[in-house]
Amino acid sequence: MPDKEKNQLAGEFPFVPQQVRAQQKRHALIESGRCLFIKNGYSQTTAKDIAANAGVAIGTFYRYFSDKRQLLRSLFEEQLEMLIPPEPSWVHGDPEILLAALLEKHYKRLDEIGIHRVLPELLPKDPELSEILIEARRKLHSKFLSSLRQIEEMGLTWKDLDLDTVAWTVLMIVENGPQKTEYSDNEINYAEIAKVICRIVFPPEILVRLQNKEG
Amino acid sequence: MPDKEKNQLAGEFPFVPQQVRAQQKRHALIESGRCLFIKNGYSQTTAKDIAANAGVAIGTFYRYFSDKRQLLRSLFEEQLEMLIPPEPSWVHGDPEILLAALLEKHYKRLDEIGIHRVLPELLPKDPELSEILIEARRKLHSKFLSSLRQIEEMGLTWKDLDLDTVAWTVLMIVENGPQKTEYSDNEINYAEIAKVICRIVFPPEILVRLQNKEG
Amino acid sequence: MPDKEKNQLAGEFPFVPQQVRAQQKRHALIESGRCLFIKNGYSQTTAKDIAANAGVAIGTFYRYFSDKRQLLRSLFEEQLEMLIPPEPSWVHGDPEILLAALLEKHYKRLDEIGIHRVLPELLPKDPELSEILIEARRKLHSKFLSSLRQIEEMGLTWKDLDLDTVAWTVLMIVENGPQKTEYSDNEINYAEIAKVICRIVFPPEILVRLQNKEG
Amino acid sequence: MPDKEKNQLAGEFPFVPQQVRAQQKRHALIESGRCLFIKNGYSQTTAKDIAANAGVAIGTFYRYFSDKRQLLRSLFEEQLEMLIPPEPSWVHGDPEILLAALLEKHYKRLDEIGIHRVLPELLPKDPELSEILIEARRKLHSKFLSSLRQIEEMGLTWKDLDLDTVAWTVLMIVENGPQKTEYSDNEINYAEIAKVICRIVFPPEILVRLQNKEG
DNA sequence: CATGAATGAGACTTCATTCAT
DNA sequence: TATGAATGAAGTCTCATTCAT
Repeated sequence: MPDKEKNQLAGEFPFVPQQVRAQQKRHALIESGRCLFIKNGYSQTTAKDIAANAGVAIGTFYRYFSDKRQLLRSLFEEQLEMLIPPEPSWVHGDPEILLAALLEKHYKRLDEIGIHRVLPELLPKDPELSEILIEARRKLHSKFLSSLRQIEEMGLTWKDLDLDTVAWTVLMIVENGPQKTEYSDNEINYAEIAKVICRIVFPPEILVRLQNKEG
Repeated sequence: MPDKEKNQLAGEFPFVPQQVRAQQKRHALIESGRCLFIKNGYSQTTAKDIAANAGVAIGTFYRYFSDKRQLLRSLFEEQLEMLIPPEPSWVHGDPEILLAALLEKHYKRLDEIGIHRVLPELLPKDPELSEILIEARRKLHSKFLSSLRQIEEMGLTWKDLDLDTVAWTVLMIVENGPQKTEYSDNEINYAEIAKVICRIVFPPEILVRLQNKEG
Repeated sequence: MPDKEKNQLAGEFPFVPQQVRAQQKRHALIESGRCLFIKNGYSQTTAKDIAANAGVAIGTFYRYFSDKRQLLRSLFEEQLEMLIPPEPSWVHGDPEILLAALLEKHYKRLDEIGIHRVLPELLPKDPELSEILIEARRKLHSKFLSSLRQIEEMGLTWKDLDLDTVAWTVLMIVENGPQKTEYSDNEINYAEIAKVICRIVFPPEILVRLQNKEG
Repeated sequence: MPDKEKNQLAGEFPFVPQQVRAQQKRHALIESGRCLFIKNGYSQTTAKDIAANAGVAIGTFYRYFSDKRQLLRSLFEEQLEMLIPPEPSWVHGDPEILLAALLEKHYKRLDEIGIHRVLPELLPKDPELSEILIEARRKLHSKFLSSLRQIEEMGLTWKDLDLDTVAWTVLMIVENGPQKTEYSDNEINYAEIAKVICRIVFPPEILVRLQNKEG
């Protein structure tokens, strides 16, 4: 079941150090776990499944991970930053266009990775994970908020909206978008969502100005 | 464990019908399930836990439900409509105030019931349940959309936003609000959220007009 | 669920004494047990099934029988003699015809009653029952043997066969016949079996004599 | 619990292949099942019993068998042919002696194996098994019948008996013998049974001829 | 007496984890 | 180091039996 590499060139030295192999195996396991968690859910997936799917024996699984949960944590650590929506730069181009592009990229990436789908199942089971996630969210919110504050100081935002709430709303949209596209029969339209977000952030006349400046 | 009723009318006939007791027990089980699902997650909760928590034997659980999943379904059927956000009436009062009140009521109710928290865990496991939920969401989206179309015809909405997307955005906010309050250290502020929603729906001058008309 | 009798003539006195009713219920239960045991096997049949099939509540079952096994014993006690093959009278008519008639009657009766089919399942579980059965068989064997001895003294049997073994063989045929008819595609033929039995018991010339005497 | 082999050849390589051990454990389970089924009956025996009796944990049982029934099937597949009575060769020696020897060997083997005792309990529960058995019986009957037909053509059988019924009768005796020895207090006497069978098959004068020819 | 809800022991089965090879 | 057989705790579910109504 092992032995799939090391036959690429003739005469090869024992050039692939064991740590690399080990890392590869570890990775194969994580990847296998990711697929199965997404496909069948976390608790529906057994350690044996993960090992089999990675092409190793169950014993090997336990050599690399203390248990299923730890594999999951590793999965997260590896990919957490992929989950984090990028912070938009509001003033270096047409915000609507920038946002639409960012949204599309982010949603697509989330869908590729897919782990966000198992999160809800896990939070009650794993307070530590939960902690990590909440922390990540809090940071994200701070970053959003401070970037909004910057453009507020430039007088670009609505005067009558609470920026904290604006940041929260935008995050809500950005985070939950891809899971909740079954509402309408229409395809999700990134440009339209971008418009809505811009409306929450900028008064229309400001937006026009920004669009003209850079367009 | 038994003995909780039989004090309804004077005379004390042997009249407490069996069905009443049975229904009460069934209810105790559902309630017990609800609590434990919310507290520990669905797959973390065993049938035995639910029975014990309801103060009955495991056999009793299986008298009323074929299994854990069926209990969950019953729970849903009983409370699905409680989960559905109410449809706001946009033009019979200050929309911001109306919305804030609705939001507060809805969020509080969701938090009391709490099942929405297990939903994401369940959807991959129970396609039937998933179906029900998606359907409910679709209907809700339609209702929102058509109510927005009405006020659009009255010329009250932004001309440049796609109403379908607006409806989607509002639902996103309304549905996910209570779960995601860990972002900021501030308390969730219904009035501010209401303002943001109103901004997405109404141009400011329209909103002012609506507020003055009824205020 | 009860109340099915006592409406036969007008003005009727409370004339059906309880014991009769009780006996009827008891009987209904035994009968119900018999059917279900035969259809589904003993251990496949639950006390609840038996009660339901008899149209009474499970509590009633336990009023009449201490448990399933006791019901079975009662069933046996009631019907044991029906299971016992009749002892043929060898010399009062054509033995082949007499035997064929007896066999047919016996096999048919066994099939109607049907309990012989659950016996094998029960013997390991219920040594007491087992005891009863072995005893019944032993008696039957004795009866057969002594009846064979009588005709032996009249010089009607083979001289070179051990009568004990002859009796054993005949019982083997008589007892197992109806269960083992799947061997051949042909219908079971009582007359032919009777002939075989007669061949074991009587030398042909004796048989002819007996047939002529009475025919 | 482990350690029972590894002494086959000198040198003691780490050469006992896992499959051998596994097969041994599988066998231990089957054997354990056989004993318990015979002693306590099929439905009285639990998977746990079987595992414990084989000296392994319950999980090990389920590694080798999907459930109790499957173990039983394996047991059958392994030993079905042992259950099948051998076909006698009627004319190559004194039939009585040959038969007595065959009967003794067959009965003893049946008693050693013992599974025939659980058969009757199983047939109603397991139609598939039932099918296998009926088929085996039908084949056996055919074989018997055709061997009888052969000696019939040689003029060695009774003219007035139906060979189909003769075959059926012989099988009845051969199959049920060992279970039903409780009839009489005497030991079962193979020679006497053989005599009875011969009487059903051969007219006495033919038998004498056969005995003299080869004796 | 009849009822059937309630009980809980115990059977069945899965799976995370260990450990000898 | 890799393997996978073995383990047994823990969950699911059934059913004989009791007992309040």
